[in-house]
Amino acid sequence: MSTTRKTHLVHLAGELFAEKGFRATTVREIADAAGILSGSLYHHFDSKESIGEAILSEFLTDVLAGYRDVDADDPRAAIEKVVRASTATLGRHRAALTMLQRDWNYFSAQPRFAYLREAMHEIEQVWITLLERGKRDGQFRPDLDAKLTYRLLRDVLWMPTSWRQGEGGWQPEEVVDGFLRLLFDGITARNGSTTRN
Amino acid sequence: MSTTRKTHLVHLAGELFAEKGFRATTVREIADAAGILSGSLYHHFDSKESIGEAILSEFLTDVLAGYRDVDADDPRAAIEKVVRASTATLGRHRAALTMLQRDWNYFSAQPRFAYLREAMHEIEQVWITLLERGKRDGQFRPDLDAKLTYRLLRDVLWMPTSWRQGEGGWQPEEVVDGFLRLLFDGITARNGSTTRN
DNA sequence: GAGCGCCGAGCAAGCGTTTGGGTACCATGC
DNA sequence: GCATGGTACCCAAACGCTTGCTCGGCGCTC
Repeated sequence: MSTTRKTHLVHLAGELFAEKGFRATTVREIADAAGILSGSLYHHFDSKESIGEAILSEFLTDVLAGYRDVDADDPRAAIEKVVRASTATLGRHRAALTMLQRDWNYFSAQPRFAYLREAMHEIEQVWITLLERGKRDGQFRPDLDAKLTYRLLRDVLWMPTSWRQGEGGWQPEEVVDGFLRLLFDGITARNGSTTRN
Repeated sequence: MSTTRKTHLVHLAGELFAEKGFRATTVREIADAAGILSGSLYHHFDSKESIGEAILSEFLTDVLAGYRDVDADDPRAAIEKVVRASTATLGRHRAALTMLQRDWNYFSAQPRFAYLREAMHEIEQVWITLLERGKRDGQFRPDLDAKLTYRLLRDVLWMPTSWRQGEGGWQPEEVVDGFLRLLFDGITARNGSTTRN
């Protein structure tokens, strides 16, 4: 393990957060996973929240970085790319996802995590811009409520990450494919061939 | 107030559960909302969990009752009906929804809430049956993964309920309509008119 | 000997819950 | 009219436990 001890501890804590959420996980459980006593954690972190912050901030910068190099000129391709980039990113950040879902109220209420709200807003803007542009280009239905659609999409997109790994035996790619087909074409059968590809 | 005091307390607790989740809500907060001391709650309930159980069981019987009178012969109409029935039901059970989302691990781990797993499984069967039948009838795409689709749909369907009321200024009907359009037709624009209706 | 990593023990606060008692109300029987 | 008992509801205080966190000290390595 070439990484520093602190990084390792964050990783261990992340696995617990990913399954139980932030608040539901105790510092003693984290310490147990590391094979040390709970008090010894405070040699590395000044609080439990800093562990959470380390996980959340890394996730946010990562997902925003993945958004930066999408080609906004083709909204449909961009959406697909963003979706696929997201799932790839989200797989590496299951802890952050679970925390944002289960403990959002807890974090967003604290001034310390103000950057959290800002980053989430930035993410929302990327999606809405793409959806709106797709509407203008005629690629997407003109009556689409961009913000509403984003909220629905985001939550679906994030949801499978929180499903226990291997629960349904789905690979991440299967979920993305199923999701994208649902997103672009719905569940209704086409009267000829499929629209996609 | 014709209803009994106990019912009123469950309702008050439910409002707190709907916003903070079950575990994150303390019995003292519930008591404060009722204007009494925390210990006085135990004159009506033998534990905090029985309050949660009262909310959850009522929800489950309610949603399952809404499923019973759908016409399974027309899967597409049935799905739409189930979706609309769900949103109507879910609006009246925001507390149960939040609890199932945020505290599912907590409840499902306890043998006391075994009926919870069973009821959820029953709900899943209704959906899967409809989706599979729609596939056979040619109404839905034949390559649809019924179980995966159900999981995605359920989570989307439940999600808006947990959005703080009036957050985006959406009425429940707007959310359902947006959801149904997304579900049947996707976001892609049709080359003629819309498929729906 | 300096610094990193951890132990051992404990603290204050918060949690769900228990206990014993008190108050108001209402019906009953004399 | 008035004591009697029962019921519904709540208070005040505490209990045992868990929580996040503190702090002095010990061992190890470079």
